[in-house]
Amino acid sequence: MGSSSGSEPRRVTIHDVARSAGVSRQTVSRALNGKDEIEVSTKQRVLDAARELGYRPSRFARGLVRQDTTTIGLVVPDLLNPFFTEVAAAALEAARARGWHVVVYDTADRAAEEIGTLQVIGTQVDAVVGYFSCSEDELDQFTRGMPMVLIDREPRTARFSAIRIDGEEGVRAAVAHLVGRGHTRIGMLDQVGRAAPSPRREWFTAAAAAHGVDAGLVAGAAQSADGGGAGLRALLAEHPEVTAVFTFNDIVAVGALREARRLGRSVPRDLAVIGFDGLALGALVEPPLSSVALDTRRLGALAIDQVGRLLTGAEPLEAADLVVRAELRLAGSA
Amino acid sequence: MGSSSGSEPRRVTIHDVARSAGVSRQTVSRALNGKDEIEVSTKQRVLDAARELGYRPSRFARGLVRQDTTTIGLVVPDLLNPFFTEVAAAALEAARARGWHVVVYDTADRAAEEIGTLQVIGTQVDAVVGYFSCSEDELDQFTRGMPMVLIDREPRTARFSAIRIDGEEGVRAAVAHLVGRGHTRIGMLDQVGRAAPSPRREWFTAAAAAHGVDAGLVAGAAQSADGGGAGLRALLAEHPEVTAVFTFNDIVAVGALREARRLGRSVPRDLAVIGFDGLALGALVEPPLSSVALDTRRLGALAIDQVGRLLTGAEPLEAADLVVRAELRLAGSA
DNA sequence: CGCGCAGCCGTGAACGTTCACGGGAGCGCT
DNA sequence: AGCGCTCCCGTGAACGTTCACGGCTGCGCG
Repeated sequence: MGSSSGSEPRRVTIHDVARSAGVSRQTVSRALNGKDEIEVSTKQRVLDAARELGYRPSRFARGLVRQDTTTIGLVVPDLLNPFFTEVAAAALEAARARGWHVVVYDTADRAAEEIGTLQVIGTQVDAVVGYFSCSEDELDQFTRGMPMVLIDREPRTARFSAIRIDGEEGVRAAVAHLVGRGHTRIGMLDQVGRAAPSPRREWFTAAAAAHGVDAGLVAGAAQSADGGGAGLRALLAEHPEVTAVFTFNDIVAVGALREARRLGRSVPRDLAVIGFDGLALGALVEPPLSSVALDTRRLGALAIDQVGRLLTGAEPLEAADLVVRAELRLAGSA
Repeated sequence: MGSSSGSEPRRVTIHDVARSAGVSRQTVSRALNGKDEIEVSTKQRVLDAARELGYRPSRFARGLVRQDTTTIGLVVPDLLNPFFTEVAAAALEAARARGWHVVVYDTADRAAEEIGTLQVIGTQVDAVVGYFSCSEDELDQFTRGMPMVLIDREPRTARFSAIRIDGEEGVRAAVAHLVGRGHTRIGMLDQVGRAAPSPRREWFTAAAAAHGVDAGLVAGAAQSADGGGAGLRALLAEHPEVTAVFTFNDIVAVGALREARRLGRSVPRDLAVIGFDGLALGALVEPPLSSVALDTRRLGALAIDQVGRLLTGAEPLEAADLVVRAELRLAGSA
């Protein structure tokens, strides 16, 4: 019962078209791929036959014989986070410029999803670029010999290439700016749930130390606006003296901004806020968000460029060139 | 001259692994794919040999013989617009649940890119879902017989399936709400640059007429926050009496919100704003954005579901089921 | 002893396309 | 007439993998 109609309807192949048009496979191939060495009338006849039969070439058969289609996998923790969206958009654009295809995977910020993803991805793409939090061993195990470019992560081995995000100077400038405005109690909303302290935290700590202010006013925050709000609440509960806050990223900062408003704290008068990432979103909120800004466009393009070099066997970029530096961009919030 | 090392290093095939391990192709295949009918020690030997040689199976050869890997193409006008990002994320998730792969293409909101995209996509995916503005003829010409699901577009022929966005009721509720608050001069910021008036504009016109208010207070706006700002400025310049505005989408609304602030108009006291889409972004701005909200998650899932049915030959969903209804969600801005 | 069976492995074939090559028809020229 | 060239077109082979089948061993059992 039901509606599926009996035996599988065998795929329409190039043979069928050839037979229908009364020519050979090769002639069909010529017609379809726009080669010459074919008469116009013949070409038209083949094209008509192909349309008639609803023929579409098998990408597998084609890919098998010509090695020219490359597909790269892009893995992001959360597409709904605008930062990753910006990076993805940049990567997409860079890939399109090279005629490559990009399949996107969202790991929902869970390490388990990462290896699950790698498992299926491993056999479906020619190279991988993206964000990973799982161990290098796991990473290697499921990508065996595939070119890989990690973003915002320092690999221990030469097995992986990586794009480094360097915010040291930018964060120092941010802290300097806050200190210059008279702030001495500067808090931070750091990423929560990671084992090691984040590099951004370390940059903050170093910068605070350099300016002689306390670097211990830290609370954790989940990677979301709500997380930022909750984080700010927690931070202020524990350290009411805080007058300025640096956040792990802009999403968290925007949440903090909103929470400050709810708490009746005027920004930047009662509380200065500086985020990290420099998202376009920052210009939409009130007051506009100051941020240690990253060139996401360059980040995505760089990743694609490097993965391309690994793929084609060209000279890969040096680690020194694989860096995206963040710089302070001031707006109304600090 | 340069660094590329002479002749192409022939690909490592299953034969090489077989020879190296002293077994047959089939045994290698068994080992790699985790089938049984193979001795443990043999399996290990094969696995070692494979790793040793850096072997990775060809997805083309594999795909050719087993028909089980399906890839669908997702085409969006602008990944940086959070609305499309939300849809994309939902589609990605739905596809992953089925074990399908999704390659994403960004057409940069240009019709020329659309057919360029279709051209390359046509031979690389099994089905397409997405947003298109080009003609159905062009659409058909480059997708010839491929299952297609169009989003937010009413196809004239049965060649295409489509997900309809129905905001009629939601927009009517929005206008009703504004009228109930005493607004009689309600403007709209419509999409600009399209030939025909947008359905959202028509819903607005009908709703305004139903409530006996002028529906002619309309200005165009580009699809961005800046566009929304400029649009509001233009609208108020021409119709200073406007006290409320409905926008084509939330991005435009957020831009209008910002512009209102700059113009010294307090929202919602001096100017009420209601957007369309119901983005998460709306909750981040001040005041929070009222919006005729769409369930983007359902939208993406629905599209994938339908394309899956077309692909597998299952009973496709009726047009009546392929609808996402928008409903008014009130917040602070109106 | 012979038979059957389970466990392990190998051999052709097939998937659908493009590439390299070869061949026939038609035409112009010597 | 004969040669050569251009224009079309077709034939085997190859791409790298899995599937279907068949074969060989060794063991248990009647």
